[in-house]
Amino acid sequence: MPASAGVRRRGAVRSEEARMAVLDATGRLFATQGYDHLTIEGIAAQAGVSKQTIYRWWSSKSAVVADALIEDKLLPDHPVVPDTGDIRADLIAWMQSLVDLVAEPGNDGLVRSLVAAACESPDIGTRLNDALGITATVSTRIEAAVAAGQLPADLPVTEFVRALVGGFVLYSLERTEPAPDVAERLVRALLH
Amino acid sequence: MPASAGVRRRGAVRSEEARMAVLDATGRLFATQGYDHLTIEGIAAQAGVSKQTIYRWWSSKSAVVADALIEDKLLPDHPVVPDTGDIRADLIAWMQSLVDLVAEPGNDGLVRSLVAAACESPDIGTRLNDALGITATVSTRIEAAVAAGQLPADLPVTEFVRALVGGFVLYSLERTEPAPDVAERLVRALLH
Amino acid sequence: MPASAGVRRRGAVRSEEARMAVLDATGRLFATQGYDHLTIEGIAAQAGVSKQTIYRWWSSKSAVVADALIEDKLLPDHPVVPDTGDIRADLIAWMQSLVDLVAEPGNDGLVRSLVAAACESPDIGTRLNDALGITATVSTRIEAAVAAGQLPADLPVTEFVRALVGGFVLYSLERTEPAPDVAERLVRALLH
Amino acid sequence: MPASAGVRRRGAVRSEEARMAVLDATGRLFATQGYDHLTIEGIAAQAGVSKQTIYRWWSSKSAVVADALIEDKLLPDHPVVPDTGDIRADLIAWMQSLVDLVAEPGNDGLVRSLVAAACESPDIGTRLNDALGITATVSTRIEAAVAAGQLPADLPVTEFVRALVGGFVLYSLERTEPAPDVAERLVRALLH
DNA sequence: GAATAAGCGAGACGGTACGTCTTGTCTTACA
DNA sequence: TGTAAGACAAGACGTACCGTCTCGCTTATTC
Repeated sequence: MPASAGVRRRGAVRSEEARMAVLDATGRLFATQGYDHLTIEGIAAQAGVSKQTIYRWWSSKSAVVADALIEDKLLPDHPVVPDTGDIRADLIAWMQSLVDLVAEPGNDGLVRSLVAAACESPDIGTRLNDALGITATVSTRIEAAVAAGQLPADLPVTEFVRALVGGFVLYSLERTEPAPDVAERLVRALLH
Repeated sequence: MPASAGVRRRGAVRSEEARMAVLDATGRLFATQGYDHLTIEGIAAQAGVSKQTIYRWWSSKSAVVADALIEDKLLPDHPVVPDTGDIRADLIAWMQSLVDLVAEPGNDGLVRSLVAAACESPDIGTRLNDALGITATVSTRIEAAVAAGQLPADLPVTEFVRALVGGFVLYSLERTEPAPDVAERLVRALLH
Repeated sequence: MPASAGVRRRGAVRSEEARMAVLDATGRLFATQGYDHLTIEGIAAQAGVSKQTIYRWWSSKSAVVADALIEDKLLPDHPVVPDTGDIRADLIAWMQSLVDLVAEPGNDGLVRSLVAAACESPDIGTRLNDALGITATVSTRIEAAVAAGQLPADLPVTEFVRALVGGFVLYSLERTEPAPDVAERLVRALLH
Repeated sequence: MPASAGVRRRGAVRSEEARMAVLDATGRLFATQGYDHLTIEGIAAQAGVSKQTIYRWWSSKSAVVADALIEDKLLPDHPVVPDTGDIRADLIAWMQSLVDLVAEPGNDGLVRSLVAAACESPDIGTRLNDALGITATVSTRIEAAVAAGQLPADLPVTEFVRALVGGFVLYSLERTEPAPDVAERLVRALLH
């Protein structure tokens, strides 16, 4: 009975169950196969959902992935920037945890897949930022450091974060053997 | 007598003509359609070559692209870092020309495609660096600046370059409206 | 309520239109190109149907041909055995019309193609018999002759028909210049 | 020294070794894979011969097969028609040995393959007759029976043999379970 | 002996078709 | 109206052979 609030159009309503099944399946397949071996058919099968249901609600593979990202289905718990007052130490710690994250066996290719997804859709890029808490968390921490006089007042924060994250991304794409001090060096490249 | 070293095995020899036709076609299609709409069949047709000839010599789409990259078929003439003695001005000028490059109508999506390709194959990532002359040219310029005392002696050059280029890459992936001073801001984020 | 027996599973139903288009196209191409130059891709193109639709319903080229045979798409109207009471005259007349049939310009190679198809698939052989009405029509006529005392009571009818048709098949495969009295001679070889 | 007969042109001479290797390989592959899975490349590889050598001397797969047939590479020792004076018994014995031949495990599909080959090339049909000794042996035996008054004087021998062999061929194509008395019945269908 | 012609192995080449996979749209039956 | 099931046209995948062609070597004949 559509008793309350407004007109509630006729017919069945979107199945939340189906929606979650799709996003869960996407997360599972993304982790095991990577972005480019992900297929709509595969997601539908894995989710026990019809393809049409996916196409009805999402416009493309990348849209599904973007949604899965928002709902935190794609990433393990992501690191947050600590705040000890020492901006350099904090950034190094954070960067180190990122480096450790992708160094874990299962997470190999995770960044690569996320970047590949971001290449396909600007939306994913944006949401990736949000999901990683980069814009929110990191920027905030940087701005605090600026306010504390640890960094110059006219530092272009957006670009600073981009350089930091971009450096990490390029490092990930290279798939070299993990350098032990890469986190420290990367931060030092920006804070010299 | 086969001129130089070695026995020059029997049988017809690889057709340089076919090889170049493939790489040229790859360059042409990459520019117009981007990496992910590139197909082996399309390349073969465009090159007037049989699919088998491609599969005989390359193992995958990304291998073809990597080769095309080496042979300079994918990129328009890429900017070099000027050397006026002023490292900050030089980097800004170089970064600005990169920004201008991707701002041109035809080059929309070029970086996106290259990054997508790099996500698929570590080889492409490596060769991308080489092709862009990044490692060579930029690093050299940075090292000169370090030697000249304009930059700290212990600057981690590799990471510095990665941050610079990574920042540019992330900017490109965001497809925001081109900010006029993004080049200057990005360099300033690193040189403050 | 699904009218008759059983549950009529969910999902779209097989397109009769596509099915007929495939069989029609098969008939057309079989006539013009013969069995061995027949290709699944050719059929699909000619029928305006995707290859997958063919592979969904038929397991091989010969399966399609067998089906086309049942649906009478491969053969022009085939002769029937007359019944004048004179078994010898009737068989000669029938055999003569078979000989005339393959002597027509367009039908050159028709028998060859059918036999080639039968070599590939036992199914086609069986259905070929059915389609030609050989088992049905000829056997019936022979049995009538046996009943009328024109042929011995213990005549092995199946083998008699096989010998008759087999003789015709071998004659067709030889592609010699058409002998004018071959029909009469063949029947006389069996009824002496 | 090209002493005798004519001008013996310059250059190397055809390698008998290669020729035999090809025909042997053809026989081996024909037996294991059947006519339609036989490939020129397969023969070349199996024979340790280059494709060009095959194409230099034979015009097609069927030409190779026809040659192999002549050189007795395709068939095991084939039965001959006995001559006991009783034409009916002799034909039954011969037909029975044919039936037994194709009933052997390895020879399954042998007739099918030969017939398929004959469909492709009239040449093969002719040579098949020769190789089987059908025209020679069987016809001779039939003619002897005619001369002995066991068969009518005006019997069309060619057609009689065709009917006999054709009946056997159709029986083989049907791949039914082997009927024990099929040889006897087939002969009886012709000699009633 | 050279020079000249084949023959031969190896194998690259432009093609055609194979049978499979996925895309995005559609139809059907049920809820 | 939403949904699972699933058929459909389209088209790329990577493989297998086709028949032709170049190679570098060997073998035989002729000058």
